[in-house]
Amino acid sequence: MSEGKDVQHRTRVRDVEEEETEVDHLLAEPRNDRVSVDDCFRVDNKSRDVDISGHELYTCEEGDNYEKDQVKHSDIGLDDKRSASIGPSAACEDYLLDTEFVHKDSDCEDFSREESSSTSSGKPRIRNGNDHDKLCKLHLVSQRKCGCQNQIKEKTELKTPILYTSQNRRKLQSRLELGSLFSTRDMDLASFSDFHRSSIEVSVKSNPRKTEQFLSVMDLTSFSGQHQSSEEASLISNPWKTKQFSPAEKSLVRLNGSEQDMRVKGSAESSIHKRLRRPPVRYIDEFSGSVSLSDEKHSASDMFVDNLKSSHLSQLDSDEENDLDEPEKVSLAGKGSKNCSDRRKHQMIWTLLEVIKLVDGISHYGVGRWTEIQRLFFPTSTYRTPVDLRDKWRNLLKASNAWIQNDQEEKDEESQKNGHRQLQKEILHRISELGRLYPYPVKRTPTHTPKSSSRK
DNA sequence: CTTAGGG
DNA sequence: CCCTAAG
Repeated sequence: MSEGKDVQHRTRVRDVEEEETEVDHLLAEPRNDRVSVDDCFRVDNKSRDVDISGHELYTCEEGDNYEKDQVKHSDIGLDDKRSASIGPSAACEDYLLDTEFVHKDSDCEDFSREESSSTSSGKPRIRNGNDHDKLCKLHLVSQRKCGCQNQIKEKTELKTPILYTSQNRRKLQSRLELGSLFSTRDMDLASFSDFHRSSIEVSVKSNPRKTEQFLSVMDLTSFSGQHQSSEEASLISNPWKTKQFSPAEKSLVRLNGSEQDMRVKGSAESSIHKRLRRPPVRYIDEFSGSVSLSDEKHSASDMFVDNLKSSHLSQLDSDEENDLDEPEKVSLAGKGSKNCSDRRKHQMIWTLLEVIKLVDGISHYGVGRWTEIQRLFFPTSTYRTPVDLRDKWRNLLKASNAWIQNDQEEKDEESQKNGHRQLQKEILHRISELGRLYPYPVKRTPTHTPKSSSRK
């Protein structure tokens, strides 16, 4: 039975993929194609946030060069050219910064440059002109003997990606000790799970302070599907558990909370869950009640977890879609839950991406042509009928008006504290603008200005 | 069938 | 989200 379910999931997932590719050009969503595993490591330095349109808002203390360009994207507006890509270079650099012994002009610089120019096939390169001193220094830090021959050897080895095998273990370790730990893209990610044990050891040696954080990050993100621990399952079903974790993944949680998708390109799976938005209460109830982290897949919650996993697996290849729309794959209406009123039976959460799609559609077609919008922007989704779109738009308008009337910032903080999802200014303004243009009670009276579009 | 409007 | 009436 699990087979049939699986098939079903796949088809649904495929649908979604199809949809995503179809609306590819229309989406006003960030395409962080290049976000890789490495990014999860860099987060702990910067507190990164993402507004609704997916723009990264950095609040970094140190003036980092590479972030300037990305910050700019927040100013562009809602154009579709927002490939605010974050390169692994950042991660590398951060780590190196943390590990005290590397300076800005070290090997990492090459990484970043390389990354910015090439998409995924960028092979890390170490600058040849590395002076001996630096390497010696590295060796010193990593408590290794400084043998010059070894260094040269390592230097050459660093140029080529190393697949993790038992034979290569030593190479990798030495690389790690050289501070290139976080350029994990060098190695086959499928072998990373095995690898990370040793890497942890190594990093303990090289920098105990940092390792604490690193370990917790690793706990959160087991990179191999074989290593899908029960913990991860629980994380997926109830991501808020992460809040109990230690400082390192606070930022990670924040990242997820901002619906930022981390994707490992080319690797089979990255099991970093995306959406941290708190599901409606009744879902939480369901999950907390029945999730036993066992193999049983009878309850709706288990189905949910399973769905998430499979969706993660198969979605990793498509480089589109930053914000996974779980509700598009999961029918959460399994149980006739609680004392919920009869309607809202099949309520599925509108994701950020969907909202953006909707807004795009409206700005494209105008209000009222819901069918068209649905056809163009929600092609393969069986749910999200034109009526749903209209309803959602109605709600959005209401909400945006309310939000704009009240103080934005205040609300923002408040709702973030409460864990509510907050539509950020950009889309908010867009909504209100459209609302002004097409007031919801469609009053297309040319003679009189619509009253409902009361100025804020 | 699509949309508007109310619940 | 559901239901219904109106075009």
